[in-house]
Order: sequence, then structure tokens, then C-alpha cells
Amino acid sequence: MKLKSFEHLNCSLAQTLSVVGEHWTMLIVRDAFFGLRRFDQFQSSLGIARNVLSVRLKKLVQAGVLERSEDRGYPEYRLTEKGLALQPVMIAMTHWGDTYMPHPEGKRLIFVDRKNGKAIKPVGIYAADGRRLKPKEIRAKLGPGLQDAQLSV
Amino acid sequence: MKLKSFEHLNCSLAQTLSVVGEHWTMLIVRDAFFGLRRFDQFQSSLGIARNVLSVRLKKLVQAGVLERSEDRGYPEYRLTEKGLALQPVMIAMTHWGDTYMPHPEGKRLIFVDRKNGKAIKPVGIYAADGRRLKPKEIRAKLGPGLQDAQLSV
DNA sequence: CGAGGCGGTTGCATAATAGAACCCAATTAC
DNA sequence: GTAATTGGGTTCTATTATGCAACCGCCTCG
Repeated sequence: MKLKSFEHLNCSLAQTLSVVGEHWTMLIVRDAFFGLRRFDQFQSSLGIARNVLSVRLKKLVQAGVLERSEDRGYPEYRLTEKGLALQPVMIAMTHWGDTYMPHPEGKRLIFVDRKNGKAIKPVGIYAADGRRLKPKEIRAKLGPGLQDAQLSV
Repeated sequence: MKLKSFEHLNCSLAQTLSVVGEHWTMLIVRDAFFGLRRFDQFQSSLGIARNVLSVRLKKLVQAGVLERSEDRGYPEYRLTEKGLALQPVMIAMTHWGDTYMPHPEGKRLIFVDRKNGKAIKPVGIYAADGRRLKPKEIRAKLGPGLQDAQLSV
């Protein structure tokens, strides 16, 4: 049986996972954020099997997250607008890992404002007026794309 | 060969993925955010195979994301503090899916401040002073837990 | 007390991953 | 100018992990 897709779920999170939810995929995206562009760079950075990397890159290109070009005579993969928009996802995951599964020496990465070198505001959920909201201070409302659900958050 | 773990990577994102990166796992967490607590609730909500659900729940409990109790006479799984801290990840992913793989009718979920019903600030990266930063306005600096890397972001 | 409901476990078939070997074009080395 | 190397993959095989269905034990309810 094929890996079950999430299409039956009508859920934006499931949609996202269908693009970046496979083993290795977010790490490839992360490497792309860190400037890697070439097949072998990804391969040696991650230690991923070449055939798997090949499949992942193709899917990411097809999904519009990466763009493949040969402008410089060799293949390059770089993030599209859509791919760049994954940055909050990447940073939120990085932040969680840093907090709850820390390296003994401390943070591994610190994200800073390029302009002044100051650390960014910690990832989190903020109210319209800027207050930081805790998980239980948020509620999910049904939007027009989902009218058949049973939520209690 | 076993699925390759990400432990060789010394990367917070990889750490996170080792906990919530498997097929179905984030969806289980999402359902937990939406108030589901019982085995069969998760199973029928997601359509996941029972044996796989069983394995996932055990791993999430072991990782400290969910907590299993039988306080009410039957097993219940609920998010711990650590699990609740995944909310930004979940919301960022939901937001991306809603934006780039939209439902024809519009947003599926809208997250609002429970206090006043107003929509939360869109997930994103903000500078210390509150400016919203674009992907390329951010730089990653090495922290004490990572001293051997080659980054260009 | 027989029939479900709940919370799983077990067994089997198939798809996805890991690893290594191989292929081919373009450089680079000698 | 030919051999060796590099980059970017593809192909092959062994082994997991997932999907599905059937089963099991405990409780509750009629």
C-alpha cells in the first residue's frame, strides 16, 4: 500500500506536510536557507542517500519551493518566494529544538536582524496589539474553507 | 537499513524533526491542540492505521510531548508544556498551507485572541522593535552549541 | 449473558529508504 | 591527448516502515 496521503483531511497543516513532511525535506529546505545550492552540497551536508535526495529535489521543484536552473552551466537549486515563506516554520522548529532538546553548550543558532545584529523577537504568537499570547489564549475559528468540523480549541 | 536518524547533524531543526518529523506525528499534535484526547478520536479523525497510531503516541509520550493518564478510568493523551510549545510550529505550518495551497473557498482556520476575538498577528519574523522582517533581512549567527559550521545566511 | 465499544496487538503485503555500484558529460591532471 | 576526477544523477538490492485487516481482553449496557 502506498503511503497514505493527507488529502482526505482538508487541513492546511496537512497540505503543508504533503510538501515538506517527508523524511529529509525540511532539512534540505534549511540547507537551502543557509545558502547551499548544488546537489553534492546537500548530499554531503546531510549525509542523505543520493537517490532519495534526487527524488526530494524533484518534488520540491514541482511544488514550487525550489527552482532549478542551469544558468551558470551547472544545476542549481534555490528557494523561490514560496520556499522563502517557509522561514517562520523553519525558525519555529529550530527554536523548539533549541529550547527542549538543547545542546549542552547552549544555543546552536541565533537569528539576528541583519540590519543591526540584534536578536529577532522570539518566535511565538502575538496578539494584534503585540502582547505575546500563550497557547491557551488562542482560539481557532472556522474560516470559509472549512465548514464541517468539530473543534474545541 | 533503519531509517537514518538525524543525530549526526547537531542541528536544532533536526532534533525537532526527530520528535515530530514522522508521517502523521504533527497531525496528531494538531488534533491534540484541537482537544482530542482518546485513541479512537485520533484514529477516526485522521484515518491513521491503529498500529501506527499506537507507535506514534508512545513516542510522543516518551518524548514528553504528550502525557498519558488514566485518571478518568480510560487512557487520555494530552499535551504537556513541551507539547503546547509546538503551537508556533503548528500555526506557522497551517498559515503556509493556507497561503500557498489554499482551499478555493478561503481560509480553513483563523486563529484569534480568545480575549477579544481579534485575529492574531500573522506568523512571521519580527525584529526586536516590532518591524516585520523579510527572509533575507535575517542572518543566522553561530551560538555556543555549534562552532564548526559553514553558513552563509 | 451476549453484543458492542474502547484500546490496543499481531500478522501479512507493499512501498519507501539506505547503501553501494554504476553511468555519462565536462573538467582537470599528467 | 588521454587518463583521472568531479558533479549530477540513475539503477539495483536489502531492509524498514506503513497500511490494512483480523484478533484480543476488558468494561459497559440492554
